[in-house]
Amino acid sequence: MRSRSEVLETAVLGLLNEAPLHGYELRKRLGLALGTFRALSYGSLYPALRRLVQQGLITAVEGDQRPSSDTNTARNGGRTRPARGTMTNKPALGRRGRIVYELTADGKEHLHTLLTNAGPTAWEDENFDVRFALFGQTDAETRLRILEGRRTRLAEQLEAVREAAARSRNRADEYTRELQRFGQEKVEHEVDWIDRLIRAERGRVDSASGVHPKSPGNTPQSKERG
Amino acid sequence: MRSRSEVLETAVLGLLNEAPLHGYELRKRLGLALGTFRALSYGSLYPALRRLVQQGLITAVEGDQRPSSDTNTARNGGRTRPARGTMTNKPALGRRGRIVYELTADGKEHLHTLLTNAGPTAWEDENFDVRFALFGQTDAETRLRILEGRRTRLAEQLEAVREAAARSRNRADEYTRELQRFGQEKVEHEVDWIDRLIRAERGRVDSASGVHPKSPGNTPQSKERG
DNA sequence: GTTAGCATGTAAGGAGTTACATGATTTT
DNA sequence: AAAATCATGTAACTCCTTACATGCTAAC
Repeated sequence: MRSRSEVLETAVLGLLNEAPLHGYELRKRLGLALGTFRALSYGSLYPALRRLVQQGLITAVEGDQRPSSDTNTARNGGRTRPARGTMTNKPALGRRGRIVYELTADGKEHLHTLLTNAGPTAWEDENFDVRFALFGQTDAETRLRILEGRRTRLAEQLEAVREAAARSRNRADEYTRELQRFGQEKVEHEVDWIDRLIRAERGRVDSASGVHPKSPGNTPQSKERG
Repeated sequence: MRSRSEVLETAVLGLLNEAPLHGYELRKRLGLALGTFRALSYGSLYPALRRLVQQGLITAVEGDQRPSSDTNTARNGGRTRPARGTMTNKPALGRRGRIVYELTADGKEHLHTLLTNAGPTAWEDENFDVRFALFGQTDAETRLRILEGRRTRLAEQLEAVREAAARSRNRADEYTRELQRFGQEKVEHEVDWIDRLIRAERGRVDSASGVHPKSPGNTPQSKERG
């Protein structure tokens, strides 16, 4: 039961914790939030939603409910109302029987345990991006521990790449070496990024700890899960 | 039949074209050559080798043959011979019945068609690294076309990321924006890299075209597949 | 009136991993 | 004698995508 993917689960629960959404919209946001060009396919998303419903972590409600805001608001570039000849005065129900998903109490609790866990699963390659995207819902201590874990992981990778490059220095041709060099650069680039983030988080913690209470309203919204 | 993964197939054929190898060694090189820390599992490699044998692209020969050089040469950090108490005078047959794989004529031909193809499959994310790693066996014209294709692909991705960032600028929180920013940086970084490579290739072509025959021996080994 | 976008889903299959199974050889 | 490394392979399973199936609404 704990073998399930966890990353998709976390992403969905995290997004739904910000606002109830239907599947189609959820998929788009999943793409946007991660800077992923390649969005998740429906063939993955809908079965995942069904599983979450079965686990009692989310509820599925037929569209009448009308989701909090989006999909009808700011989509059509500036125009407030279509106002064309067809009967557009139908209320926001819209299109087809949308199914709006919302977190249950269990779901919120489960999300909280997921977001509080700062173990290897949080900073490995496949998981880190999603966990980072949900830092807004993660408490400051956990954020810092995940960043530090990620930093260590990257340092390990860096050493592995360097060692691999050294081992095959003579054997490898020009292009292979160039590829290794660039691979190394990428890791170094991410290390720099993480270092900046860690410094930023430390500064945040310091100012929140009462030394210089410059911007106290900057701390995350859900320290104890709202 | 053309639905098969192609990337693993290309990588294996490309490595075997440099030297006959057995599976265990092949796997290690696959990792090194790509700067990949995460090596391919045997559960993928051995079935792939079997498929290639069945297709007649490679031959499997029991270890007696003794592979061209490696695995016994430069592995144990400088020591030329073990020279310890156990009977080490056994010939290079070694360990267990290794199976050495070698390209057939068909395999060489097939590899050539794979390496000459400069279409989208060459510059997409999943394939580019392997294709680039085999540039030493690719002719100059194809190299340049692949790099240019990759460049265009990256430009598309860059636009997609920027658009995504713009679309969710207000909606997204601080961390999500930071993630998008870094994602964009990564693509920009790769664009710069590709641009450098393209310039380098162009310079190479120019000097090879007879204007300034500075280093004529620099051109690849297999323009017409040796 | 036809294309594009919204919306939900299923079935089949592809590409890979992990865990298992086996055994020789080398090093400690 | 134990542990690490070499070496090959299979079976089950995971996670994901593609292709299909359906139908409504908005825009051109």
